[in-house]
Amino acid sequence: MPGPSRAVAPTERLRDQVYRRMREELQSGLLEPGARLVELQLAKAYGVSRTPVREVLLQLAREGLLTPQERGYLVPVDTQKDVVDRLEVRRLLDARIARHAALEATEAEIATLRKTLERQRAAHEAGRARVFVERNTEFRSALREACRNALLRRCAAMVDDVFQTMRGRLHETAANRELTLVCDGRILQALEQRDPDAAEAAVEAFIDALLAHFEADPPRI
Amino acid sequence: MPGPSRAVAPTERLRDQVYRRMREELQSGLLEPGARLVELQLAKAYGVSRTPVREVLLQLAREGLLTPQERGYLVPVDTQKDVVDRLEVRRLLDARIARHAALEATEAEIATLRKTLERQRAAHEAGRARVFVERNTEFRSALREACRNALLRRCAAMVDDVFQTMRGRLHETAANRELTLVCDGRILQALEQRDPDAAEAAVEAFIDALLAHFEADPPRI
DNA sequence: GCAAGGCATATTGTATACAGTATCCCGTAT
DNA sequence: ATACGGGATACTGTATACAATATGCCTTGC
Repeated sequence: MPGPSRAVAPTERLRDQVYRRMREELQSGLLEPGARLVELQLAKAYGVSRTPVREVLLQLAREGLLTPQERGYLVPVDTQKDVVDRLEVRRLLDARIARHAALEATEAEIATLRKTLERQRAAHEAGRARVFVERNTEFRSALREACRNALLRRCAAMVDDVFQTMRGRLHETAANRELTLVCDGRILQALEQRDPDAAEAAVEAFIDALLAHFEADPPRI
Repeated sequence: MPGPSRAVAPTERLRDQVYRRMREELQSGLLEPGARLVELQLAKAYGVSRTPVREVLLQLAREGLLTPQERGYLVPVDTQKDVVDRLEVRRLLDARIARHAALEATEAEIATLRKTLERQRAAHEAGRARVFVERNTEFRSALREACRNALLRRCAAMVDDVFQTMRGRLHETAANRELTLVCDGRILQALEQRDPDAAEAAVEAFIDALLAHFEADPPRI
């Protein structure tokens, strides 16, 4: 009886490896905003041919994580307005996602969210900012999965992606991690109570808090 | 003094030509839902090598216009739920776009919208369904351009893309064209009056009408 | 010294070659 | 007849070769 899927990946595609690595490097700032990306340089750096690199660049540009140029791509430089614009879209989409999740999540999905939130809390209390961000990303991903509208999920995922770099910087400070944790707790609570209005409100309150934070203390861009 | 951009494209990239052509064929139904897409077949059909085809397939899959498989891609088959889900997202995003446009559109942009709407009307009165859809797409694109939130624009564009096939079928009947025309008129009117609430309401009313239409008369999928 | 033109170079776009792997069909054995 | 095995085939993933083009530097002329 063959399993529903192979136990181990039959060597992950180079394209996917490069994709993950570039995502990480974009997020960590190793690829600096404003930097110009050249296919052959990246290919040599990653030890692969231009082909997978090229496909990844195309994809990242399509996702808004790179800025396409006449010739090649740039790592985008975010303006203050970009930040606020993203928060506006997140407020719109994530609130709806939360509403769906409150109505549609299975008990198993809620249990997973609970567990992920617990891990987030553990990372926070251990002061491990990097791990916290990872767990938070997992939480958000799990929340999306609990929504049954595929297109909404895709849009929210796209927005989440472009937000990822910022998320790293935001959670460097313990106070911001605390804020995220409390808000995620409220969202989860709303799901547990199957209260869509509360879920939506929790997300909106969270984003509003972030907006207030950014206005009070504009991040160095 | 060199112009801001070259007058003519220095031979459009094959990738872009293939992209446009596949978009058209997906929209027109020439590439039938459920069909399996094979790189070499498409390459031969378009008279190019696998390279540009491959890149286009990757891109279309990323945009949700193709369904990625273990091996290759499928033209997606829409379910009734897909249709309703899309309308939900459009209701959310387009309403916000319209709000922005009411507040942020330049007079020139509003003038363009007026002109495009007039062309739409002309196509409708001439009974040219295909042209109507084209003009309608232009109208919607112009409306998005009047919004200054780049991420919101991108999300809305993505949703619009996956809606495109349906748009063709929807506007085959004169009654539906009439509905679209009236609603677009209301949206434009709201922009002219710089009334964001009215703009938002106009979009929502339009989508609600579409939803009611679909529930009364589920399209053959 | 500065401008214009041309050549070397860097970089992308496209085609093709090659390798690995899943898939399908057919033959054979029970 | 059916199930199993094996080999041909079809297709994708990756590398590389080749062509076209923009870019920048250097030279030369004024």
